[in-house]
Amino acid sequence: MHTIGKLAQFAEVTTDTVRYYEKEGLLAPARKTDAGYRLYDEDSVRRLRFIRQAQQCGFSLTEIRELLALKNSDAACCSDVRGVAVEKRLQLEHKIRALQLMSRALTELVTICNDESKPLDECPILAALESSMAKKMK
Amino acid sequence: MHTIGKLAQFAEVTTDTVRYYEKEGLLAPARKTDAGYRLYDEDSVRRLRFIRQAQQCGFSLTEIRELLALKNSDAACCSDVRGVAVEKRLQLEHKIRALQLMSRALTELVTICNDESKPLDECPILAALESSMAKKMK
DNA sequence: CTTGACTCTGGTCTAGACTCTAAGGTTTAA
DNA sequence: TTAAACCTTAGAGTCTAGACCAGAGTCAAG
Repeated sequence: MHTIGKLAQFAEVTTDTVRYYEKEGLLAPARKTDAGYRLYDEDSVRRLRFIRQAQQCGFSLTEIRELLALKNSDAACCSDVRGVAVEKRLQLEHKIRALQLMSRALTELVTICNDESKPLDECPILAALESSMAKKMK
Repeated sequence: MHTIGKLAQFAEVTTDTVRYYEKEGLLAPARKTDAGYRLYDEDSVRRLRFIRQAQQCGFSLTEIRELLALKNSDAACCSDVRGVAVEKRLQLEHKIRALQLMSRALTELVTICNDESKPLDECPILAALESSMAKKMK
């Protein structure tokens, strides 16, 4: 059994974060000592690892709570989980495309700037950001 | 000279947004009427357009404030602006790669799940999220 | 002169994921 | 025994980029 500090250290989070997850209904201690100290078992460790890794995969805490609920439900089956993953992947792809558009807009701005230490009133980047050019890039 | 409503309409933002930008030190009205109404000139219009388009390029309002400061500084030159743009592009590319890793992790998870309506205790996605596998994908 | 559209200030509220503070109780090692 | 290091709770604060609201003042049209 681990105290909250040990658990937090394992998972490289703060104790505040662990308590926050508990408040959010994501992670409960296995039990408490008489003094009220939280004690966690290996299941808790796995669960916390699950939460962090799902976050790494782009899931919000709300979505993770849903995944965890799915996990505990008898009715749900593997393909339900698969559906959630597929949906999340679509969202990620969408976001990636948006960021790529931004990045390309910046590339274009940087390209038209020929870096000759011009004074700022001739800076083509600032000019482009002021004109309606960026609208086209959307 | 335009009232705040006209300016907001031009830029397709709300008047609240314009006042918010003012509070944040990004956009001040050219002057005010005796009644305290904000009046904006063409410079304001350009500046607001600048702000919105920089946002489209992924700059935060804080970064935009810095860009605007650069713009008003005598010492800065065009290549300074270029540097900021290049830096921002790097950040965007970094974020894109992170999201792509997440997306690929999910793809992999979905692929190993063969969708045969297995019970959840055999779901490979949940298993993978619990193990340290996702760490490798980072 | 009134009605409706507009604007003002100052304030609160939102989401998401923490982060910190205060004031105290517990455990452990020297 | 005492000091450090840990833990507890409850609650407030942080950040971003605004949205929304109330109550009051202003302006233009009819």
